[in-house]
Amino acid sequence: MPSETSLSIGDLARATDTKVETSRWYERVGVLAAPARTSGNYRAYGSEHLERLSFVRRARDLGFSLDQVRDLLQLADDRNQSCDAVDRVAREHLEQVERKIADLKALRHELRDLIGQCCHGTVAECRIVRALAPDRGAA
Amino acid sequence: MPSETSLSIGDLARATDTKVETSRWYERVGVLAAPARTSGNYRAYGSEHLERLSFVRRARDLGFSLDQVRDLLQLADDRNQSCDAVDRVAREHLEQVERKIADLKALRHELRDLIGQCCHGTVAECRIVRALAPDRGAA
DNA sequence: ATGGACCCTATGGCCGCTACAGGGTCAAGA
DNA sequence: TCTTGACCCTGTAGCGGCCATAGGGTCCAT
Repeated sequence: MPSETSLSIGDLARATDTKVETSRWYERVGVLAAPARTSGNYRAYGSEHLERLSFVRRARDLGFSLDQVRDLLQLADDRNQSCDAVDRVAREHLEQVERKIADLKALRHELRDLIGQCCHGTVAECRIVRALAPDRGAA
Repeated sequence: MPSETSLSIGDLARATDTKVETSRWYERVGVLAAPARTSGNYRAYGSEHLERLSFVRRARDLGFSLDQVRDLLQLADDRNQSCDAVDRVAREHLEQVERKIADLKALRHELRDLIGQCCHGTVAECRIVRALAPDRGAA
């Protein structure tokens, strides 16, 4: 009984805070199913698309890659299986995030060192410039 | 008096731990000057290129964008000017890094919450999946 | 009938490379 | 001298994840 809401791509965009082009892109790369078309060839989305796109956006906001999102969607569709696989994807992503944080902290440390050495003279004697050119390096 | 070392692009690559294609790319986008050519049209780099490329690589390792690297190079070349401008570029970058760290920490927090809720049942009742689909949301 | 808001497809751009394909060059060994 | 193989050249396409055009078509209100 399709008393379904029919949403244009613009409606969908507003409802999910997504650009119109992004929905089309998601359709192309297979994270959002191609919807029915109107007689004028407009995309006509139903509530299932709205849910789907919201899911995708939320996952993207959480930093999951589109590949991971595809995995999560597939997993989420198989309602009877154990959610351990979902948990695994999330944990894997958490690990990536943690690695990135660690990397950035190391970076921050180096940058702070660098900046701390700047004595505000001329470039010729600038420690930052020297530190970047490794032969006249840290010596 | 050019008793200069003449390096092939491969030599340069080995010396700076850079891919051959990357040097060519840097030349295209103007962070590495086009070197002289041999009779066989091979690139012949001098020590100035080696220094330059090392600088670029080090700056990139520190997460500076190519635009920022271009700025730094230009600043580093004008040896008489105050190095405040260099300092500014570095500080700006440090701020970007700090913002990114903060964002990733917030993300980590959300992910940890999410994962903590997984009760290892079936997908149908998986909290992670529910949290991602915002209508049946956190309620 | 007309205007303007919307929609369509196709294509190119962003960043910072990387990886081909399809050639040319060069030095060492047989 | 010829051949092999390592190197080099240019040009183009691809990655992820979209965003922004160009050049059209559609729909609805006036």
